[in-house]
Amino acid sequence: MILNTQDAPAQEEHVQRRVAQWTAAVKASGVKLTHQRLEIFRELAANLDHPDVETVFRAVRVRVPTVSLDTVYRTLWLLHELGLITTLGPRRDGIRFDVNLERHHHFVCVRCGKVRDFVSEALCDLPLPEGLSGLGDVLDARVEVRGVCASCKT
Amino acid sequence: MILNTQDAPAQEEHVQRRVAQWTAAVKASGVKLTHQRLEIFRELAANLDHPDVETVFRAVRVRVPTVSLDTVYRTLWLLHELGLITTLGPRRDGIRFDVNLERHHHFVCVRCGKVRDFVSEALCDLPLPEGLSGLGDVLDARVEVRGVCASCKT
DNA sequence: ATGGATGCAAACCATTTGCAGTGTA
DNA sequence: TACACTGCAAATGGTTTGCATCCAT
Repeated sequence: MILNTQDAPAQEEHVQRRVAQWTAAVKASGVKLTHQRLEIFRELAANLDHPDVETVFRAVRVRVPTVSLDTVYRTLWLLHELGLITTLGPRRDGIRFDVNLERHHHFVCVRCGKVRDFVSEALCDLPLPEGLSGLGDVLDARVEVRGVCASCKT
Repeated sequence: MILNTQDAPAQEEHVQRRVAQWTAAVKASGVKLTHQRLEIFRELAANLDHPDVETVFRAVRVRVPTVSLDTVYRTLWLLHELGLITTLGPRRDGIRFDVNLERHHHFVCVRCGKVRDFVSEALCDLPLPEGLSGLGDVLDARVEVRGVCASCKT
């Protein structure tokens, strides 16, 4: 198992590459590349965590004190629309509960947010890597399949 | 692969069992069993989807017109605290973005909500069941390991 | 020059909380 | 009867939007 803790030079290279990729994609899609956006890209690319908007905002504000929270929101959703970043979990509209405590998995529709359960022999006992216990005590593991559901395809 | 579409009698039995289990657990933990709670239990147990609070609220209100939204919230969190239901995805405080588009997996701390990435040879190519394509077009699959992270253990 | 992007403030919406009245144990 | 629970309404906090101004192209 490999965690996302790489050495500094490799990190820096990754950051450069991501920023370059995003910059190119933004230009290609015909939207403007403002210096606020560039700074947000830099901050995001360097962040291997899974930051929320507030976190990115605070970090960017250090170098661009006038940046506003809504610009950060708009920029992140822009990258998301271009397929350059994803969000964690199903679409955020409200908290969703799961009544089923048995081992099962989820098919999440990235368009409408619906979640369907499925179970599978093959996925019953996932081979979790050894090193995982270094991160903490494992309670449970599920597969999250992301895709477009049948009714959204039409 | 088996979906959660069972025949009606089996369903009804499941619902009964869940309500009975929750009722017992609630009594055992010393909290009161009000008729609002009981109706919410019934509604939830019958719902194999992954309802949000509003959905449960609207359904319960048909039979208990005076029920309030915050009671539904409080009841669902009660069940959650007792470990009888779970929530989807990481804790919902804000939207979280994921910059890494390569195939990777998540360790989610159920206590603090932090998410760490990990990759694994063994989990690289998950054996997704055939029947899954019936649910929709699969884009991507990740393992979501839930647990308590190292710093929350202390 | 011009249309998209920004920043501000206000709107919005899901969720939580304080409190007085109510019902369970 | 006592104390937890409910319902109401108000507060909260994250997210979005309208609009005048600004800036990348």
